[in-house]
Amino acid sequence: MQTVNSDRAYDFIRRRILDGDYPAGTALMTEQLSSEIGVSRTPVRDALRQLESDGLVSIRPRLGASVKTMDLKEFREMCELRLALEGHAAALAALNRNAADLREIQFALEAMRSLNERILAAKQEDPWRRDLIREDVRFHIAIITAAKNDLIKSEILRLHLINRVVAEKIERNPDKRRVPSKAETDARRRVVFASHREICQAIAAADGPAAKGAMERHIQDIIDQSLRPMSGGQSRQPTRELSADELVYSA
Amino acid sequence: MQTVNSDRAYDFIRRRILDGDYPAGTALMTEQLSSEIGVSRTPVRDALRQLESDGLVSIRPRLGASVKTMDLKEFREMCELRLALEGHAAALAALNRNAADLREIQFALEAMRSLNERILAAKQEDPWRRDLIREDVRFHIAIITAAKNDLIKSEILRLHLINRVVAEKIERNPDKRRVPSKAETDARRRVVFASHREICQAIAAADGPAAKGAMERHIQDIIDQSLRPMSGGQSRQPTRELSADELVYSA
DNA sequence: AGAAATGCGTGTGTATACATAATTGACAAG
DNA sequence: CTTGTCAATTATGTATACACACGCATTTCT
Repeated sequence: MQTVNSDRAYDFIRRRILDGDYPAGTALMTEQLSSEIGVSRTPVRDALRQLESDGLVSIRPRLGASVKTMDLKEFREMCELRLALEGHAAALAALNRNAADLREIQFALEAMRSLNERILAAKQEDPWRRDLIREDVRFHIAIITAAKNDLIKSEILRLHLINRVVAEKIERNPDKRRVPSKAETDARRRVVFASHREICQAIAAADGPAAKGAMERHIQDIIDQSLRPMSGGQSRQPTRELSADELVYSA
Repeated sequence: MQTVNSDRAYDFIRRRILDGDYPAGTALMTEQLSSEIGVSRTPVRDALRQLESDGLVSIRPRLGASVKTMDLKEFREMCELRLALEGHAAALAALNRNAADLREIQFALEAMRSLNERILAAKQEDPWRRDLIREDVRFHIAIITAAKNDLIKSEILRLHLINRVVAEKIERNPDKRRVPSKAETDARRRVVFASHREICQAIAAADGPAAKGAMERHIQDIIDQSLRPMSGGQSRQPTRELSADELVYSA
């Protein structure tokens, strides 16, 4: 980000992407954007390159920029990376947290619990979805903040944003996801909350390995959930040894 | 990277940085670079932004670009990140490796062993330093390749490059590092090799946790070594709880 | 004489004009 | 009806010109 104009362009496009106004795959043309934002193409180009390094945009030479999309392989790899980072962050949080950090984590946990009860009493989950996501994010942010490593924190947040943009539109089979029933979402939230509580307790006990293990299971669970409706549903399938014949195709 | 001109600028500057021609902190002025490379300022700017996202260059608005430098805090955080990533990569390698991957890893280990013996017989380590680094890198690359996750692989390689550029010039106290004796470097290489062998064995046994643990200890050891001559030598000191008074300063 | 203010030079940020590569459409041939 | 080629359009990449901010040195005022 440079002076005010590159910033304006960057903020504008980024906001549009994160708000879903530009869904994954949308072509981002510099001319159109520059006239829409009210600056010239140069700062727009700068902004797009910045967004590319954020992982939200992909730029191919002579083909222009577009909102990032991923195939299943890329998505899995990103999830795996997130698993590694958040797991490690949880371990660090258990070691490096101070009292204030712990309070913040416990507060986020409690907020989720009470929200959970309110949703249980409601007829459907959907109206609360936004709050649910916000509280979940709050919990995760509290932990990676307690880890006291700004670099890891920013990397994780970056992955979260990419995930948010890209997750909707992973190349999937004949889109056969169905809307889950209230009972299913209730059960799902219970599982998530139990994971959060387990993580929180491990961090409170300053037990690094336990925190890491709990967080890794939690993230893996999230990954499984978001990958289930897609092609090749099962994840984390231990890759078996490739035979010589199969190796031919692996080039 | 865009078409040929941005590429030319990117490759040129990147090479100069990695070769040490532009040490950490060097100011990178667009005009000078553009005339030197033979393109205009625009692709140079693009290249610099790309390098910034690689973490090799930092750009401050109106102040221009310079080769990335780090203070001790930033460096520690990067090392911690590398620890998390390489540890996880080792675990993945233990699970996902195929026979060819394992051969490559064992080959790299063997190459290091024989190189080690040659150096033991030599009078000083220094002439072999470049080979030593190359073999070490080969070993690490073999592992992160076997992990079968291109995203994690590229992240780790990125960190390695940043480390290479930045490590020379971390803000250190009255530069009191001394040249280690031959006996010391011999002992050091023995330790490194033992770590590598342990990692290799764990991966051969398809033991993920063992591979991760061994790799984490190995990286931690490397970090300790590179941080020892610097200010606040000890790393990984479990942060104790901050008192209320101390918290005032933590803002 | 010391400190503050001001003018100048350098370099970045921005806009725009030009060249070139890619896409789209039509048209012709099989 | 399909396919392949060609041209026109469109958007990108690059170069360059202009404007402004920052640093520095000289000047000026107290």
